Amino acid sequence: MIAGTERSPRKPKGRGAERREEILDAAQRLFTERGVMAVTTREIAAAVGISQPALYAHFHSRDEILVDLCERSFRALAERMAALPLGVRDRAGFLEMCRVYIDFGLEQPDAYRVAFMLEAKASEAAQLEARILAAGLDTFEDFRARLAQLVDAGMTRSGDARLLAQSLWSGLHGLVSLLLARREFPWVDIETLVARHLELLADGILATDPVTPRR
Amino acid sequence: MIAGTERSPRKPKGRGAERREEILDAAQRLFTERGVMAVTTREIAAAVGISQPALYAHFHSRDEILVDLCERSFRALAERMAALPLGVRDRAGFLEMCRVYIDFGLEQPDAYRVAFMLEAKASEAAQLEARILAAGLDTFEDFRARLAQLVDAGMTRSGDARLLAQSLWSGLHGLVSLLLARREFPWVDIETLVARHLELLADGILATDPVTPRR
DNA sequence: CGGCTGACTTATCAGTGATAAGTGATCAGT
DNA sequence: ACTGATCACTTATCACTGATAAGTCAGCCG
Repeated sequence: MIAGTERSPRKPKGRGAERREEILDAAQRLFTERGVMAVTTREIAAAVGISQPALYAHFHSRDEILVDLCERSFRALAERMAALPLGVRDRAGFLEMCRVYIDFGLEQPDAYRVAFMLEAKASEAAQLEARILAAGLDTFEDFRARLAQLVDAGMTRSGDARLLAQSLWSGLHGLVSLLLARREFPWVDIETLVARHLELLADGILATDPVTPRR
Repeated sequence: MIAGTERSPRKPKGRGAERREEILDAAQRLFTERGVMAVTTREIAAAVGISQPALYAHFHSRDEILVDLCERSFRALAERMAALPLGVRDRAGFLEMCRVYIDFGLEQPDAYRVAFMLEAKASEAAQLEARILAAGLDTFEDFRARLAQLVDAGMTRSGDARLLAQSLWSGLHGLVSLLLARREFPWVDIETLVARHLELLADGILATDPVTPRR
């Protein structure tokens, strides 16, 4: 498979930390194409143009690549959330925040799967899982803070922003993860389902709010 | 089940189809103890007391064991649902149905994980995934039928039972799967979270219903 | 008896994630 | 300019995985 003749023209594409990013890019692309479980370290290495053991100079294990991608995904979601205006305290703002979450999951299914639907393999899972948890906590905190604004504005049925955030997160995650995991399920029109689901969550979380009437 | 009680020092513990059930039992127990991904076919075989290749006389692949367990899990959930009274058309009945789902997931996390959070490995995934889908469809249909009763009684905000069922299922699955996948997350008190989440879903799905006032 | 069947065995496969040991380019220090 | 250390990389190899092939042996039927 290896043509020895073209050994020399190998050009050091990325040195040091750049190579790490290269590997992560290739891994994410392969995971997207063929599924997280189906991609081997040899394939990832080949995609980058290096040998398989070379991966272990940059990552301690295959799972660590996954965890890094997980953190990446959470960061991407957090950035999308951060792009939202902060002070919105009406139903429309609530729906928009939810929509960002759902869209992120549906548009980047592989990233979402890696972030939320990853099963730790074993062994040193403790340490890696802790990193996943920490990454998720940051994103969740942003989420909670935004809900707290609605709570402070007296717009919610419950006064516990943490409780509300966890419940809402569950509601959003449920839809995204089911849509991703059971793509072949006879779903109703997805746009309709998403819209109605968000209305459901809004109805369940927000108090009746004549200021922002439902259309 | 009707296992040959003759425990001769040698092999014939279970004959024919009984051996298949034995394998499934052992697999489920091991998956529970150490996680689905961490258990090997050799361990399963050892737990049953046969050699590893002997498994392949009963199952075409390791994944097929998983799919069988998946169908089993769906059947267990369906049985729990079937144990509920059929004609209930109030908020309490709605909550009870949801509670059955949540309790099933939390009490049998391994079964739930196998049923809903399984990632197909590759290759002939198509055929196996189809079986998973079919098993899930049956259970979903029961779910939908019960919601349809509430729709017929005019108790719901939307008239589309299928849409409501998919949305509600998402809401329930989201909570269960997150609780299972992120056990170390700083959840609020779980009983409180579950109770409030169900109220949220009820508020979002059921129309205001003076007959069954919220406490 | 002799042959058949089927659940089982041992032996073995290719492929996996991971480790060990060695190669060669780069570069600071003398 | 010569070191010698460092670093990213290589090849060779590990233990182990899921899966297959071929042979073994009990029990049954003619």
